[in-house]
Amino acid sequence: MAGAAPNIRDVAQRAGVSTATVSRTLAHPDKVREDTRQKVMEAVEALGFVPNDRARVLRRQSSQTVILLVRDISNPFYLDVYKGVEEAAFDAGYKVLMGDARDDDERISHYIEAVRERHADGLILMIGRLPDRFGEDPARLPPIVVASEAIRTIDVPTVKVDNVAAARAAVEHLIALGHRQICHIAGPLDEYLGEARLEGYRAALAAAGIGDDPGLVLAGDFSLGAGHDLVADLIARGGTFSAIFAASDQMAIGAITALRQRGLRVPEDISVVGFDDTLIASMVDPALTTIHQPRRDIGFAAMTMMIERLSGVVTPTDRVFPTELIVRNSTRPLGRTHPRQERGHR
Amino acid sequence: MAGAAPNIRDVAQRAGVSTATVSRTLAHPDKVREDTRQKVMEAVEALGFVPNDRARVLRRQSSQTVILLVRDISNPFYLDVYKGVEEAAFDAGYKVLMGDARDDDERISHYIEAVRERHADGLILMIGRLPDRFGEDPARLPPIVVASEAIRTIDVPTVKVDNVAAARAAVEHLIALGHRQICHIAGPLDEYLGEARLEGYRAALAAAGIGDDPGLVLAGDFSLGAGHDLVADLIARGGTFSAIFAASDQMAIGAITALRQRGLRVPEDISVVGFDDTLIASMVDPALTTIHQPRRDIGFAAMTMMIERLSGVVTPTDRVFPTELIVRNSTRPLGRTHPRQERGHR
DNA sequence: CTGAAAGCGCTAACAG
DNA sequence: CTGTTAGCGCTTTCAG
Repeated sequence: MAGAAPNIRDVAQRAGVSTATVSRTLAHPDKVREDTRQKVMEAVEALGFVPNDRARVLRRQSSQTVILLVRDISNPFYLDVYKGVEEAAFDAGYKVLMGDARDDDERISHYIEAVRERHADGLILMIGRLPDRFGEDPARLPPIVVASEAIRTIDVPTVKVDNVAAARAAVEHLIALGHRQICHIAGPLDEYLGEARLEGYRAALAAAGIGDDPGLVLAGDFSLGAGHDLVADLIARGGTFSAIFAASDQMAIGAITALRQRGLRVPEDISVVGFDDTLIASMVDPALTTIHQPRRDIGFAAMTMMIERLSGVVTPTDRVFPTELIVRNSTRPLGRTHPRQERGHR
Repeated sequence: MAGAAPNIRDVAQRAGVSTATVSRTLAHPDKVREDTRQKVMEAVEALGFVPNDRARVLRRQSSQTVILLVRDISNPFYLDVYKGVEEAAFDAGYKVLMGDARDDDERISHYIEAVRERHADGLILMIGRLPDRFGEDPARLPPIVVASEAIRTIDVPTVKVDNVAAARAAVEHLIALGHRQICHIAGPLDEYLGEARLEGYRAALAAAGIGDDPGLVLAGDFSLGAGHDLVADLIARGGTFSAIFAASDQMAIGAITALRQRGLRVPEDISVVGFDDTLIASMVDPALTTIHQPRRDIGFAAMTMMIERLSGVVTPTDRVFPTELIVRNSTRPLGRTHPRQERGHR
């Protein structure tokens, strides 16, 4: 069993130099003479020295770490955003930790507290609201950037897409196919994201002169289970519709499962449009018509903004990314039962 | 704009006590007189003091944090294990961070290094191998516990299920239904998990006197995409089989998608068995026959072992949890096309 | 019950 | 190019 872990003093002693020189050798190798560096590196090697990050972080007053707090870690959408965040972080020597909010105030508070306690330098939020007490005193909030969502109670830099326009494009696609009874599986309606996509849905209906049927708007939480349960309920209640626009691919896929379980075929009986264009959208059968969001770019931009914010030299400004309607096989003209040619599978 | 964050000295000054008393008040409120506590809490409140965790961690030589490193964060299996880990951690005042290995040596090394640098106190691994260089000198590894998997190159406490027996039970179920041409979508065959389940598959075939066809064993990585692509390939190559045993639910679901895209129905044409019994298994259509693993218990046990290991008083010993075959609607007697009564949906 | 004082291990001026 | 030195902010003996 080896003894206690060696510290920088042990290395300095063994190499016959000062601790400052050891520190310098490790952090700025070009600032020490070649033979000194060699002596130090030998001692480091021999002792198996690993610098203690705890001490470094305390001294530097920065952990070079950012927490990415997502709404629901089981939604693959966030994983792709995470990759973009990580990429930007790596380029700048930052680390990224991911947290799962699970739509739970306690968990959200926990992560905010962690940053206030300097566990990390900043927080990238992918959630739609903050526990009330954090709205009170903005000065007590740590550095925050919001990605993909928007939080109305605080004023922080945000990167997202034009959700209203995107939702509208999705519903216009269905209308162009002849659908008029269109169900919307929405996000939480007291949050920006749910509201914006609902607004786009309504705008498309209104422009086509279709009166909107409140019974066809169902609020979910973007999860697979919500999509499934809401549609199962709607069918049980006897709701009639020929198409569904879901505010996430996950809900769209859950909806398709529920439809199948009731003997309804997609797209022959019901057309379905999702949102996000996650990888799974092109892998399910039928491949999902959906709205593409540049997930990686959103993550990259959010982390870049965070770094700007932390460096203090720049006040980042909001960014809006474009979206694109991707038509695959889950939508079909009303009443038509012959398939279009397949495309879009991986 | 508030000034710099207040530290414990500011609080002490304002409350008219020493920093030791402030520290005590926050950590052991019962060890200070009532009125002193009140004065201190007032100052804390007024200043908005948040103790700096960086300093605390350095002083205590423990961050009360553990990293859970998983094979692939997009597999929901790990999320449920994570919940168990988190539960045990919370009870003991620990924090949990999740890392994604993505089957990449560099990423794995990165997380091991993070722990060696004392970013966290220990590492719970849910991966099947370590980069070679870590096998060399076990003394240089941080405290490790392995969950659900097993790593042959290092000797560390492990919690898992009897994978051989579980896989055997799955395949015996298919054999009992009359299937004899059974494809196995395995895990990586140079790792314990892939190997153990393959062994169970072979044992079941051998016991039934079925010669095994190497062309029907396909090695994947437990992911949705692997299940899809391997089965698509197999069909393209003209492989014949009436059933599939996949080493994960994700691969089973990917396989079902591939089958459907080629016009094959599940379970009418092909029976499919998964492994894990993740939530999605009961939500897909058809609901998946699969092996249930007590995911939460595995996570809870792994974290409990880690805490024992870190406390130093106990050397934890390996644990093995039981599994259970859950029969749902994705398997059917060979040649039969009428459905059994549905069950197992959420 | 409370205060003084000694660090945890490292980095970054500042001198030399 | 290298060493000396002064902390980062907190916790915890040890006295009182």
